[in-house]
Amino acid sequence: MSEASKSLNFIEHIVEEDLRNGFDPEALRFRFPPEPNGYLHIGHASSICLNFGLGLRYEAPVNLRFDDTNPAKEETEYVEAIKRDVAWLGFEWDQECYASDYFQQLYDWAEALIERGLAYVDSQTSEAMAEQKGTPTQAGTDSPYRDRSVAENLKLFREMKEGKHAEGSHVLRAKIDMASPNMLMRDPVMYRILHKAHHRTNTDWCIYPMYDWTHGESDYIEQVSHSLCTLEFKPHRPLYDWFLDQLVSKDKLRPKQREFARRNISHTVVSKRKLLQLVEQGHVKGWDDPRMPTISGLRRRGSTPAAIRNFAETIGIAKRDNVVDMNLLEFHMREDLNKVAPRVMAVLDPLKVVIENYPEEQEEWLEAENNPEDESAGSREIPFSKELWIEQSDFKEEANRKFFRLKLGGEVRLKNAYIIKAERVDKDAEGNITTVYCSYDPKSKSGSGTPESQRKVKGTLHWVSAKHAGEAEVRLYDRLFIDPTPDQHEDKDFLDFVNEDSLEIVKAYVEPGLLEAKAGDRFQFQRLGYFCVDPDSTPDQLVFNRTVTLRDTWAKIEEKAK
RNA sequence: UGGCCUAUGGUGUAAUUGGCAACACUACUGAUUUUGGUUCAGUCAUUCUAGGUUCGAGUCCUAGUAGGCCAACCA
Repeated sequence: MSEASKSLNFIEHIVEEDLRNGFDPEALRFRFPPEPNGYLHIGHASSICLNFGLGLRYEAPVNLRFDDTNPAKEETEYVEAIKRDVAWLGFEWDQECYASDYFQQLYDWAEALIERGLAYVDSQTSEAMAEQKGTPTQAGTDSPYRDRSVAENLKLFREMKEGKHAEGSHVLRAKIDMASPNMLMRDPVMYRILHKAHHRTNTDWCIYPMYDWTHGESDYIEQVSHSLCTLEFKPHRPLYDWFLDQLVSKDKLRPKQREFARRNISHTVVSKRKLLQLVEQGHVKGWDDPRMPTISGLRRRGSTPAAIRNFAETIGIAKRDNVVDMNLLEFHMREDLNKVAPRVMAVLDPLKVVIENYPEEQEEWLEAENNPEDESAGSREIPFSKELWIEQSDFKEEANRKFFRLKLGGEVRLKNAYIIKAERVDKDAEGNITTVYCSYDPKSKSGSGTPESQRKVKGTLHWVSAKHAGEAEVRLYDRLFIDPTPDQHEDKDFLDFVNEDSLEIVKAYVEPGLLEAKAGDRFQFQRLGYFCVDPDSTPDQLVFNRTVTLRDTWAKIEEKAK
């Protein structure tokens, strides 16, 4: 396997070391633990690929576990979206788990902690507790309720569970150390009262466990061997371990938490909270808007699962702050699409071409290769006639030698068709060119084998026969933010950097065969980029999303000339 | 005298655990090309700083410097 030559990331090194120290490979188990309070984004893709990648590498099961302990934010819609996205990325989970399935077990363990004097009910306001918590540089002070009797704690906790108390009136806290230098160890809250319906347990519970009290215990229940999370949970690790210390039995596997740096991507944000803002404030049309860095947005945009997996694989996993260049994601989209996307011709910014010496009523069907990267993709036939569309940017009346496209008196090859020469133009009252009149060389037909067809002409243009063209709406997307790190400015809000021109809609002419394309189909519009049929398409209006442009060396040359 | 974490090209990761700083992206050269695409070849580094140990340090030691995280009844 090529796997063998690949270098390991630091998480894999940890697993390898555990194995060397006698850890049973059969006991390896991982999990991906999203909270169903939003859609998965490209940052999550790294975590998904890490965990499921580990599962594949070590032939270990990977659970999909919903961390659903906060009914105020979580919804079934998000659960469904998350499952769809993980499956689309190409991963299979072992068990579908929910932290809410463990509510009873967690409750029983909580009572046991109370009985052992390790947890107590605090009846202060959250403000008072925050006050006593101290600051990172200052120790906290004990709550006046810290030494309640076990009996009283038990009675109150049971009443909380039974719904006899108002939200905010009591919490259950672990009794650890109010003077700990680690703020999280200063008697953290384990349960709060919430009279809210949960997406799965409905109104069965009036108290809900907090993350710290739920996560490690869920790992333990599922016997997850390596619980991987992002770096901001590093200070939680002592608490993760403290809770486990209280209940792990010797004959069972004890999970361990390890942390890696979250991935930041340039020119976007990867935070569910911020993405929610973009959706709610209407900067985009929804979680799956093709401009969103969500998995569903990328899918709708036309990315392939392999592109995202390869991207995650390339950037790897480490522990330092990072901003990955969006270029790299685009590279992987192009790389995969180049192999799989059929080539077609479409004109997005049309200019009429009339071939004067081509017979008025004649039409020909010319053979065109579907994918030069994949011989098995075969070929198709496309219509040619006297009147064609080409791109405005492919014609200039005058230009220097570096301009390989069509100019007056100059020749170009029409892709899969003939060599033409521009003779004269028509202009409107404002001086805009409306039509280019050309002549063609009938012996220069592509693939005909004639000496004329083998002439080297520097430029090759894509085109569409005007008479046969289909019409389509094409949505051209640009980056959502004009700044590489929109959410890393102390003095400005990330919304200040939203690119107001991130969507341009044009009417395009496409080769007729495209009219049969279906939502999700991906193509390369030759010389332009990769495009994907949007689900907004109707039988009489095809809609394409531009996934990513082709690399454009000419655009760079033009840019530099300015 | 709060605690914890991290520093390797413009970007992201490697470096057989002390032995020629490697891979990918970007950018730039050039070749090929019926996509200015693809492909191919090439160019781009005081490993945060200063000392130290060593035949030899990105890696070990000491002291700094810079950045990040932690004071939700969020996860």
